[in-house]
Amino acid sequence: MSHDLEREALARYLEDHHLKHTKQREAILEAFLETTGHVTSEDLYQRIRDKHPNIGFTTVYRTMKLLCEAGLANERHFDGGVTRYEIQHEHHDHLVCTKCGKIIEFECSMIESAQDEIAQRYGFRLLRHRHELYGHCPECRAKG
Amino acid sequence: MSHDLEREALARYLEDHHLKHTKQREAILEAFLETTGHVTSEDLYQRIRDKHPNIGFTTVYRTMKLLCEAGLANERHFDGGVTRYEIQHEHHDHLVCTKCGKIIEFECSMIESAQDEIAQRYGFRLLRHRHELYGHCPECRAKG
DNA sequence: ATAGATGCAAATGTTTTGCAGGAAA
DNA sequence: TTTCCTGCAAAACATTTGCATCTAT
Repeated sequence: MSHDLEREALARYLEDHHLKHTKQREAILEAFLETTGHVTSEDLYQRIRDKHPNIGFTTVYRTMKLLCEAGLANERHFDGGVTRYEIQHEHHDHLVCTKCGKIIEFECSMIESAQDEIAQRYGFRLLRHRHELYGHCPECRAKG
Repeated sequence: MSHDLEREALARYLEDHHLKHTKQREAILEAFLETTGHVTSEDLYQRIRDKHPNIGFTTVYRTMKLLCEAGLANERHFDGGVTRYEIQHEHHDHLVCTKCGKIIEFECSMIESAQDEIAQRYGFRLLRHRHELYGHCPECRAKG
């Protein structure tokens, strides 16, 4: 329960854009906020299905896009061709274990400033970036 | 013509792995080496189609994977859900214009060492990474 | 002779779209 | 009472697979 801030943010976004506040959107936001890490739309659809068997996967896909636009979620595309969503929080990048799939978030201001420097060197206006490190986590290394 | 080194590398790879040296593989390698930048399998298939109308797209897909394994090509997944291939050369990352699609390659040893440091901090053995900067290139900025 | 490659068609998996009916403003 | 949303089914899209046939070894 609670998540009042996020519900308000959604309500505000919907109102500002003359969109409608529906039970489905509310339920999907609620389910999404209960996740941790990086869920796929399919994951989320399965979870929602229990409480709300009549919400279709199309609505989940559409709503996740909406939550991104509203600034509540972030879309991520790691290796594997599936879109994943995470709850929006401060900027960070990812370290992904290619054996067990574990995802660790990190941030590094030195890399950030190096990126700005590179963009400037080529005259680009930097909008966003994607920085993912792939390897084996300590646990998987231990197992051989 | 020429590309003798690459043709030899392919021949060596095929022999070492008890695979067969076919006209199709030769033709696809040739067409691929004539590209610059970052081609999709579909692009390549269209190009090949002119000279060799009977090579199927399945073979192009399969052969590009083979060329990657042989170390002649590199697979890249930028935004947009399409796999692209580039001729393998020294390590680098990419700066992508989200307006015109232009792709610029860059390298930065400072970022590389920062990545190693981060992997070490989390006990990861780093295998590879993906680092892409998205923004607007000078030309597109000028156009408004 | 035989292991491997090809090309077509069909299957796959994820995401999007068309549309008729339904709910919020 | 109009505009927007939903859910289903079907389409789209890039890629992969099954399989009968063909080809390099």
